[in-house]
Amino acid sequence: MAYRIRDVAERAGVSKTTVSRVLNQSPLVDPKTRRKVLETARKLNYYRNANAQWLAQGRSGFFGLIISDIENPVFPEMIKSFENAAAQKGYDLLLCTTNYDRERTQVVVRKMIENRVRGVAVMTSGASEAVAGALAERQVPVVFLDLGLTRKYVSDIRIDYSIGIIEAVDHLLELGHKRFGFVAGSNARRSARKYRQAVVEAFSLRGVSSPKIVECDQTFEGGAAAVQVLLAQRQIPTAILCINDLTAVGVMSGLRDAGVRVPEEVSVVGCEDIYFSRFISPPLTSVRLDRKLLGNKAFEVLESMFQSRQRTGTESVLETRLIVRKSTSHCPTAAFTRQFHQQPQSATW
Amino acid sequence: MAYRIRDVAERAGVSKTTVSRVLNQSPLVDPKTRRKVLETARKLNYYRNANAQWLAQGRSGFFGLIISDIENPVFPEMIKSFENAAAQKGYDLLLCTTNYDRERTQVVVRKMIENRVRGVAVMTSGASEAVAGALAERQVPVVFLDLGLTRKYVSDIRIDYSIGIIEAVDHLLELGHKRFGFVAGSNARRSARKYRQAVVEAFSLRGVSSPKIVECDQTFEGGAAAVQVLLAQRQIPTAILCINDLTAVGVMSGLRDAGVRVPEEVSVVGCEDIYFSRFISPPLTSVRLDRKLLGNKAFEVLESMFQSRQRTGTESVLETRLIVRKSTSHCPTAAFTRQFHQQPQSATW
DNA sequence: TGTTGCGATGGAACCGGTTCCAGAGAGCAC
DNA sequence: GTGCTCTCTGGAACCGGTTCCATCGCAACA
Repeated sequence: MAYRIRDVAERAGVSKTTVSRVLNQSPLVDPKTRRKVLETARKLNYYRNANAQWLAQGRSGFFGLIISDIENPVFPEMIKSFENAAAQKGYDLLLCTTNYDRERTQVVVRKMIENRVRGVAVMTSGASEAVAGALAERQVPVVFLDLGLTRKYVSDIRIDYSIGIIEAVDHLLELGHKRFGFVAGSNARRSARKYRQAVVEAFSLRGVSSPKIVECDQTFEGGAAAVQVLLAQRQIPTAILCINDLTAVGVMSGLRDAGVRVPEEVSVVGCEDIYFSRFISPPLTSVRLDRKLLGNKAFEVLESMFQSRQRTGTESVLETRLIVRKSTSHCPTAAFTRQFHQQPQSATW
Repeated sequence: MAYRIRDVAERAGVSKTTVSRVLNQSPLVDPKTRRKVLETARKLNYYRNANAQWLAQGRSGFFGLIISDIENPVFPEMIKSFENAAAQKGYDLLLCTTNYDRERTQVVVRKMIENRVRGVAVMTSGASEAVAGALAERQVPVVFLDLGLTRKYVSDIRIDYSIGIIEAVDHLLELGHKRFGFVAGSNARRSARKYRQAVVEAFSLRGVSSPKIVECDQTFEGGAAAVQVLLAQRQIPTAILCINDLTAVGVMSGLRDAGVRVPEEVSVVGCEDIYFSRFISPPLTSVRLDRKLLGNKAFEVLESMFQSRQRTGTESVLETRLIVRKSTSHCPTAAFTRQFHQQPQSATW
């Protein structure tokens, strides 16, 4: 059997109280006593029982993080920075995934409450207000991504895509592009809707006519399929924005299969800037969402809510920036474009 | 304040004991009583306190998973399948990362013990026997990756690279290749050492002379640098095996920069088959390590150790398979090769 | 009628910590 | 020597569950 705090107390010749104080670094202990206790604990190879500790304290040392799918490459970085931020303050990470399943989401929220976490970051964009309600009702501070709502116990981190997108548009305009395409996500997704809106706004802000929009399911295959629609147009775009990097990679693959070179003939811009984007060929220009910052901020927001008396929620904004790599280049000359446009007739797609 | 089991008991007109029985699905309760209790619990919106439950039970509902770096793309899949396997049995995941830090590893192991986890999967290849000792000593079942050791409380999952590698060698031989390169990892890493050994054995098994081996740090940049060494040789290899996919991508990038086409001039084989490998151009042929299976198996091993009376460790083996994609192709004809070999003089690298 | 067996229930101890509050003892001023 | 303050310590209640064991009511049976 493992040693308990009482065992340490007995062998050190002090009370449980004193041992507890030593372990919690209370200043109310004589240095000599402290040394003795620590030595005894070390000698017995004592490990405290987290469950007992947290039961007594009324809450656990966990901060919860709920994500949808850990295989989505945007999450690992976020998890890492969230965990690091928590660890730095002596807290632990309780990670749960929903796998986009409604029922599983319920289970996971329940788990957070049962574990008496100090706060929860819900970083799936599909999270409903019901989740916010369930947690806030139990007085658990929560922070959401783009929920668009703030109240007691509920904070929100808004992602401002517009900056990065405007940078992207300006970048492409500078390169001389005039005809644009946008491979969008489904309007059913809140974040995809927001992104599309930001794209449209950016173009109108610069007085450029809106890009041709094609919707897709935000996967590699979706991107490859979407680009075929764009290629089938009379005037194909010379620059294509994409809802995310994976889609952009699909778009590039579709272009390659159609014999179109990136970036010589068509420029492609992704979004998210996932880790792999820099390694593909050509390295992808992308609207970067700094997940490291996001994870840090999520934790900070939670902790400050937890500390505050009022527990009032806050809204913060996370900006995006364009990362320029090699998938964007000068708009091809007219002659060059014309030459390409003679081909589609015979192409197999 | 949140309701306690006692509140439910009082309102349902029964004792704490009965409520506890109902919540734990004990058969010793009259169906009528059970209904009543469940209804009361629902009405009060009762959530049980996991810390109290686990304190009383002497252990938590967690299974621990220790990995080195969540940003390494081999881990997410593994985490997912481990978590799913655990969830299916009603257990939770306690995920900790070491970030390759020795000290952090200690902290994380301590955390596992303090949380009274039912078992721990240590899926970093850098894990020492000390870790095994610390956990086994506390009677916590542990499963390692390629530790090469098995004892009470300590199981091992051995990865058999040889099958996949032999398949790769056969595949390349069939394609007519005769000169091979191998971009290896550092011998300081256990898994890299094992992999190299398996490669050498595979070649000798097939009676082919050993590949030219170049060591690297297993990164993209490392792969790109390593391939330059191979290209500087008088006879450059027509097929290159790599310690992992990221390195292989670096190798392909290095080849591309040197004007060498993959797979027309040089074939490249990776290892791991990370998610992104299928999306790059050309899609990577790779020795697949099935992480989904690995995560499942790790959990299974832990659970069966936990159930067994003896707690004896077991050794299991996970096989690898070659996944053929587009980065491997027929060995270029002699003429073709010769032509290429006239160039290096003028190349800038 | 008395005894036995069984299903359902509850009282109370227990899990291993934290923390309130009281108190011992030292040091100091008077 | 007394009284006061201050530092350090410990007893005991408490956190919210689980579980051992006793008990009770009732039916079956001798």
